[in-house]
Amino acid sequence: MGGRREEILDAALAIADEHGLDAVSMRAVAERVGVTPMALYRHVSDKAALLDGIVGRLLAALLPSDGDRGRAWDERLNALAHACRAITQRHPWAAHLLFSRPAVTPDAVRAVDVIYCALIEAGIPEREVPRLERLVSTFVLGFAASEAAGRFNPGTGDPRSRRGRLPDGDLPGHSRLAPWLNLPVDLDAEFKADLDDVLALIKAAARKQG
Amino acid sequence: MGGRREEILDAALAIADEHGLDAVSMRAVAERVGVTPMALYRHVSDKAALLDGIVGRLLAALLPSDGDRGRAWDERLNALAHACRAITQRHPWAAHLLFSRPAVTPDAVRAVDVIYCALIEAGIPEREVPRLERLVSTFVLGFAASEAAGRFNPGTGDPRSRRGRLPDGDLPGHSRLAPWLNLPVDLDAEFKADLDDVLALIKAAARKQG
DNA sequence: GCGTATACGTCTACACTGTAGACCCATGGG
DNA sequence: CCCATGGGTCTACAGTGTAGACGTATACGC
Repeated sequence: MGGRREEILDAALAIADEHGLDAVSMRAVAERVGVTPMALYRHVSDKAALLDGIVGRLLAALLPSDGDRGRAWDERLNALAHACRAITQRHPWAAHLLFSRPAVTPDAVRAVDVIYCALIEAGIPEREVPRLERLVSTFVLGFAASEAAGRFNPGTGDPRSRRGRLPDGDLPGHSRLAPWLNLPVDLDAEFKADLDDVLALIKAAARKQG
Repeated sequence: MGGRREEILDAALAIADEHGLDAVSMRAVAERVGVTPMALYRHVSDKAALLDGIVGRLLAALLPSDGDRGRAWDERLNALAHACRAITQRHPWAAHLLFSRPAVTPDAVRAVDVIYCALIEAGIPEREVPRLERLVSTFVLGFAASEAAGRFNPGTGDPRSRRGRLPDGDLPGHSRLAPWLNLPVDLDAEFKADLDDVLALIKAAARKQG
């Protein structure tokens, strides 16, 4: 009955969603499961392992794009990217975990494979496929992490992130763009536009040496 | 005499370089400065503020590309990107800090401005400049963070990151690319190639609506 | 000169963290 | 019957960030 492990991961995930990642302590998880903190260690070797477990959960949710098998390669990449962002929107605390944890669970490898196949189908020379896979996954994860951490919304969230109003004389770019700055950004549209650009990049790479 | 604050940041940075970010505790920093833990709070409001302070230090090191003022826009972007990666190579623990901390110190804003100016000079329509700035900074930071966290070198570092050798039947992409996988990646060359592709993306965006 | 305010430092204490180690008990198999 | 094994509990330890009270030395107004 390994169901206890799943129950633990459920609890950890719920706590993270409700009170943030910092609130995920062994004691908190244990209390939620209705058990003593030390009991967790019978099912999870470490706290690190516990965190690995929950990123595993999230990665599993990334895959089930099973209906997409017939679609074109660029649509499949788009779907995967949007799935990834959907996850980090639902679980903002998870973004930086996806980055730091090497995350070589079977599901993660499967996700990478989806990208590999798409790139091959796009006509990328095989030698270049791994590099471009890293490029697009880096961008998608980076976007997701930036959004989750509030890097795209300076001024929102942390109060210390109010721009220090330094003399605009030092900032030719900012003063030139003043009309467009400070108006709200539509991150949905931006992510879509960025993905379009990245897909165009891929197509260009395929043309260069196909 | 605000020199004490700098001394504290120096100590914190040294500890992080020598023993990793987790070793940066208030007590450790205090001991290195030769003072009681609580004395730090006279110069630094929080541990969070202390971390903000050291990312400020790193960002300051990002800027002094003062000799590049005459160069072409793409060379300036390249220089900035390489400077960023150089920092996270020297201080791998800092990569994810650069991501998560909104980091709206004056120096950070100045760095953004450098990118703004380069994009304007590249002929990007002003409306699109902020988006593309976020795109390139996201990619550069993402690459740096991935490299620092070992995401690009599965198998190295954490022992748990040995791929789970799951049946290759499920992984058409991997088995197709087998010859190219598992041979060492030259991340210097990869970063250069990626930047070339991103710059090409920018040039394409400039052409589309210049 | 004196008195006082302010900057800096120390000490103690508190609530928390992850987790090692010993102990306990119920279940199931020889 | 006995014992091993899986799961749970309790205690304890070293370490974390930091609030609050206390001390002291320097600088400044009178």
